[in-house]
Amino acid sequence: MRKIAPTPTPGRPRDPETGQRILDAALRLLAAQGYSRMSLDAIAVDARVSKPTMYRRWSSKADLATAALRTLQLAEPRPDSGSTPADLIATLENFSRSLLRPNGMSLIGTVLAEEAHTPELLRLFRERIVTPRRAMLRAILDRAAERGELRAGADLDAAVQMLTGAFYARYLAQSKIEPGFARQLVEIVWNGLRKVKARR
Amino acid sequence: MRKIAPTPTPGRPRDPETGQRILDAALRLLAAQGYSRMSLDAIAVDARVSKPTMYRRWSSKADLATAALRTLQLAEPRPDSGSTPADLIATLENFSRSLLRPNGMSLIGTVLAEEAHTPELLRLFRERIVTPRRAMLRAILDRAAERGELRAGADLDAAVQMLTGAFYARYLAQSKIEPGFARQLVEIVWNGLRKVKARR
DNA sequence: TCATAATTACGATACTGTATCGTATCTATA
DNA sequence: TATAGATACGATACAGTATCGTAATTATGA
Repeated sequence: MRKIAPTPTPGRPRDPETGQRILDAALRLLAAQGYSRMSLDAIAVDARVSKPTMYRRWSSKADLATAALRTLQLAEPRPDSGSTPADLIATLENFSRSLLRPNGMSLIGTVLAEEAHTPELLRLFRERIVTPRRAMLRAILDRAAERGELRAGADLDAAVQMLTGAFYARYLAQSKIEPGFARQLVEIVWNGLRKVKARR
Repeated sequence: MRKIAPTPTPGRPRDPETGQRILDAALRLLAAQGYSRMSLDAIAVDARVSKPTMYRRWSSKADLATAALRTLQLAEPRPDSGSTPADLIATLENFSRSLLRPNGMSLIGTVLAEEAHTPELLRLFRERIVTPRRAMLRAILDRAAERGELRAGADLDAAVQMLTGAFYARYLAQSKIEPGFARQLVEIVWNGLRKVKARR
């Protein structure tokens, strides 16, 4: 039985590697220079393509930037050791490392700065990074709740926001995050959340 | 004794109102558009001056932007009611309000995004806003420690970072901050920090 | 004392050189 | 043949500068 090939489009086919190179370059320069300062000329040079090559795939600068952000993925392990504090600490340490990568924080800065002008950037960053990370931390706390480890009345979402937000606040204060910071955070939050047995 | 006046300079004196109008306009546009997109033409129009007028006072765009940030001041009350949770909540609610002002978060975004290119913006924002706010919250916790309200071993700076950082994380997640958020945060952190009496 | 010269500030306008987005036109490729 | 890819280009924006006429002040000389 003859294999039926898809109907070929006449003309030269697009090179998918070229497209990927452009997206990689765009994401890199978006983080390094911010949206407004990032230029299509610079992306073209970095990806070793011409500008019309990019315009054949994306209709505008904003279109390309949003496509680049769409390639973002939270690729961090999900600890599930049975110990809530240990899982929180491990997850937060992964987060800390990604924030301290070159331009880790400036990507966040640029999506916030562009909220009024190019809102889809912040929307995509939320969808691809912020929401999945919250879900990871929330899952750890939900498991703790199922195990009966948590006292009643605490807002788990507020706890998650504090755990992640503390890194932003620390960076904003000092542009660095010391080792052991995650442990300090979890120590306080865990004390604030867990069901109390008789302490001695 | 005759008062010795400074030697007057011949020529038309500079109008301090003009200078102030320029700084106000610069700060407004910096927050609204970000550093890179903010233009000197737009500031001149907003402040109803000419560009040479601005260049007579500041040598460059970066010079003007840093001068504008230097005018920032944390002008929030410092609660000292004797109740640590109440003081924390009141302080954080002021913080929340300022973050939710138009462009409150985008100013933070732009100083972060510009860290590599115009680092003095982040440095000044830290000096004028971030550090004073941390000090306010830290003072509340230090008073609690003096009153003997805190358990041993908790890192108060980590607690402060969580309390402020949670607002950044919440904004990043949703571009809004609900009423009562501060209360939820303080409930957890206070439980995590305070000396335990017999709970019932 | 008064009028004028000298000086600086200011608005309005124009200019310079550079950067950037998006498009036109050409050659190369499948 | 039709599309991909490259170079060149047009239009516009922008930071910074130059110029002109007028405004506002001090200094100076009659």
